Amino acid sequence: MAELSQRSGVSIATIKFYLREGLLPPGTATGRNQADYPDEHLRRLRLIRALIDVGGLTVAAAKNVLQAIDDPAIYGHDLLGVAHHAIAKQSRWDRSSPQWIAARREVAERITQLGWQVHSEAAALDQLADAVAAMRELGQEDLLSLLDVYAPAMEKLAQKEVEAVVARGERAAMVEGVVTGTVLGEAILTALRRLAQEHASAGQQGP
Amino acid sequence: MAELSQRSGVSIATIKFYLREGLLPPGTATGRNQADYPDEHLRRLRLIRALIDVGGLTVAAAKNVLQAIDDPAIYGHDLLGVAHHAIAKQSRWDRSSPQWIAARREVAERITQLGWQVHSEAAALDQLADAVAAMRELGQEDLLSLLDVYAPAMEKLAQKEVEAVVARGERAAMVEGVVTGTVLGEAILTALRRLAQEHASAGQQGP
DNA sequence: AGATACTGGATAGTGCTACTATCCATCGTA
DNA sequence: TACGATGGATAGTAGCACTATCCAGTATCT
Repeated sequence: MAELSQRSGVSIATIKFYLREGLLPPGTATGRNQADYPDEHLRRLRLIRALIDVGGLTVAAAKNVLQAIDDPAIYGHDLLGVAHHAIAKQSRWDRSSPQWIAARREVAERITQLGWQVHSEAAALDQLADAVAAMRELGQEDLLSLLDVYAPAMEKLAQKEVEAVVARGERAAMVEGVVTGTVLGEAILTALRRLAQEHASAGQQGP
Repeated sequence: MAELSQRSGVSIATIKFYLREGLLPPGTATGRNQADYPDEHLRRLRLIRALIDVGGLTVAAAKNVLQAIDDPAIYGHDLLGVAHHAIAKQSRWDRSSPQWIAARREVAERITQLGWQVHSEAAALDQLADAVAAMRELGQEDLLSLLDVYAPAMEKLAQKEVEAVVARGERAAMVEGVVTGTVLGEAILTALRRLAQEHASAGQQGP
């Protein structure tokens, strides 16, 4: 365990915590108080840290994602759903308020118009409604016209992502690709967006 | 204050908390223990909730953003920088590790190749390096080729966003546009991405 | 004018999350 | 056989975002 801690940079106490929480499977015991932690554990530990630190997941959310990874019955498309479900943080919007319901209906309609096939109860639809309703409430409706720019861009991008993951062929690699692509990809995308905004803003207004 | 609470759906105790923390300016006192909270306070309160609930900011980060909004010396491009800085959560990467430094150098190079003019110490560059280093460490290097798809998409998108905000003309409206566009726009974008992924995944693998 | 409810401000407490520290009976090694 | 290290259990901590209570001072109803 000391070696695992050394190699991963995660403290022994924290490793014990992850073992307790079920994020990390127990090592193969070689005695009453001795255990081996092969390379797979190091790999898993790094994934945990990436999900939590870079992806911003909570420990509980990370656990859900990891359970989906470990469940051999969950394949490609379903795994994506599980990953999305696991990383969806529930908002505190009053989802019975007329504003929210209107926003929710509107986004469902837009998605249908785009021809996107999504589960009608996808968590992302609710999240989108949250954000749209918030924009409305803040009097920023004009910015919502950007949805027409966002949507096709995301469509193209998602297509490439799915292609890249599916190209891997075998389940284990695909599963990891879905998870890292979803969670870390989000981090990459938002960072790139901010950089692009800075660039665009500099172009508009000078240094 | 009771009325403000009623209209915003935020409890009185929480409003008091925001007043204490300096997120919400004090109302105009009409007596030793009476104060008026005009519509502007309601507006501000809604912005606070949107930043925290939808944008996922911490109270401290929201405070920084609001301070930037209130500072009349901060204009367009600078405001964007402040907003980006305020919403950047610091990661726990060891930024002296060779992997991270390599990733950081690599992303700086890529951005330069794209011709993007960004401040060389932009927080987003570090965040991008975090995510890239994590991808590498997890053996998902092949997914990094998607950067070539992400970057031009974000460039186009950011251009439209900046245009939309600059088109507003007056400072107050631009400032709010920058903040909501940056924070809520991110929420919208990630929700759309997830929906697009689901669609693309369904197309690849059937329902 | 008096009873009652409510106000804004100060202070202290709560629940949750993500660890961190301590204890202890083994166990491997010198 | 001495000794530090190990894995497991239990308890404690720090930070965050509220939440509850207390208080003197209005406002309002009767």
